[in-house]
Amino acid sequence: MKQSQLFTKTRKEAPKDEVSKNAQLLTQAGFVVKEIAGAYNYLPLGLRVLNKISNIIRDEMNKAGSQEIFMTALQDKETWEKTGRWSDDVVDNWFKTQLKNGTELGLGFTHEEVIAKIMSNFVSSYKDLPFSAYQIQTKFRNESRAKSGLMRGREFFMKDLYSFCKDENEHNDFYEKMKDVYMNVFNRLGMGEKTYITISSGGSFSKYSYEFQTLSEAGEDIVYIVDEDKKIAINKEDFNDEILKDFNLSLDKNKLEGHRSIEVGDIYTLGYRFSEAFNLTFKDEEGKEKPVFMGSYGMSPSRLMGAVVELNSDEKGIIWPETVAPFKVHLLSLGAEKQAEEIYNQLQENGIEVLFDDRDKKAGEKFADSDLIGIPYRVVVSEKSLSQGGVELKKRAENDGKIVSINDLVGLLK
RNA sequence: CGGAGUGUGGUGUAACGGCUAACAUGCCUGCUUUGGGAGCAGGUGACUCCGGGUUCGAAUCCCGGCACUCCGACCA
Repeated sequence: MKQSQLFTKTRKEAPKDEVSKNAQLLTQAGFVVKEIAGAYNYLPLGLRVLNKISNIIRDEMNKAGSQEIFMTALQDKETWEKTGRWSDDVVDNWFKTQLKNGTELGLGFTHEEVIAKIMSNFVSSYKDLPFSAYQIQTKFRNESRAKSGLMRGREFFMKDLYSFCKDENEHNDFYEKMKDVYMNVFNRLGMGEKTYITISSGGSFSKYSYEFQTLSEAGEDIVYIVDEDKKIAINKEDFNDEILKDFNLSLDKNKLEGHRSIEVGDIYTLGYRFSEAFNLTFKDEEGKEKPVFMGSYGMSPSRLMGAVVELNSDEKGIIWPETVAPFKVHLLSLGAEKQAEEIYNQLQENGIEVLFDDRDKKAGEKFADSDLIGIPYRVVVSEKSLSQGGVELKKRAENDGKIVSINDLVGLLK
């Protein structure tokens, strides 16, 4: 894409109404613009990143054999009354609205009820199990306090996956497998090293669940690292004698150091609660009717986008990992329009995603914008570089570039 | 939901209760310039968040809203 065609512009200064690093940088560089507290508009660069993150998640879920669906945001009150979760006393972060005739509706904050109801149409035999389905969709939660830029919103993007098994054993196999699937995603996002599978209390569904916590000062949680090699931690909130006993851990709380962390995913064992409420049952080998054993698995692409920025920046701007960068290459033309245009075409023809800064701007401004936007590779074409034998190739994460010949460029970037 | 802070051109800031609300940046014109937001000249752009009140006079003080940010509570 040619930058002269990109309608967004960078700002010289960070917005005054944001403090979190992710919101500041993403706004300053023109990736997002805030609509209300906790809800952001995604602009061309921002949407490209969000889609890349979503696609990595999608790819890993598909590889795990899950099937993608897309459920409604509008929710039927009757459905949620079956599990008692329509009540504001039980779930206090509903956004509710109504039809013109007065019928109450909710905006979905999760989809256990909906998917259990859907699946009851299709599951009837043990032969139908196990399987899982997921969606990537906008969720609405009436948070009493939105904060931390993209990381805790009222309207946000969520991947939610639901598993359906014959019994607890079969579920446990899938549940364990999902831990690896989740870690694959975090590895591909470049945050695997800092991400820990974190034991936490299970919410209202089961005794324990797992969160995935990524170490960062920008996080809301505090975790204790239990096993560095296996990437196991315990959430400080849930640290107690019972949990130590149940997980067979001998730890001295006084010797543990707390680390701030961002919750980047969570997986729950749901059991029979939803299948029973929606009559989601199957006939086993002996013809006996049994409820399906369910699990749910959450992960938010928009929060991950914020987390990636929190983890990857310097004083000049964002430093995107290659896997999620809006473009792979930022091509800057400094008074060498013709040659730059040729290189641009050549890169495009080779399927390399390139943002071409063809604007009539000073070198300093182009460099500053390039650093702020944070595309992994910068290619500068100028009289100077051409006289030295080619173009300058520099990684955003590194200080020094090198001159490479135009003929070698595609090979180096492919 | 409790507490605190902030609200002024597009953006970032300034202005004792008192002149036509200032400066920088952006944007537009022209010239100049082309490896780190360069320079010169001219121009554009604000019911000072909203509604009341005090006052001869309010961006400024008072009251009530609203919005945003932060701390805390909450977070299937």
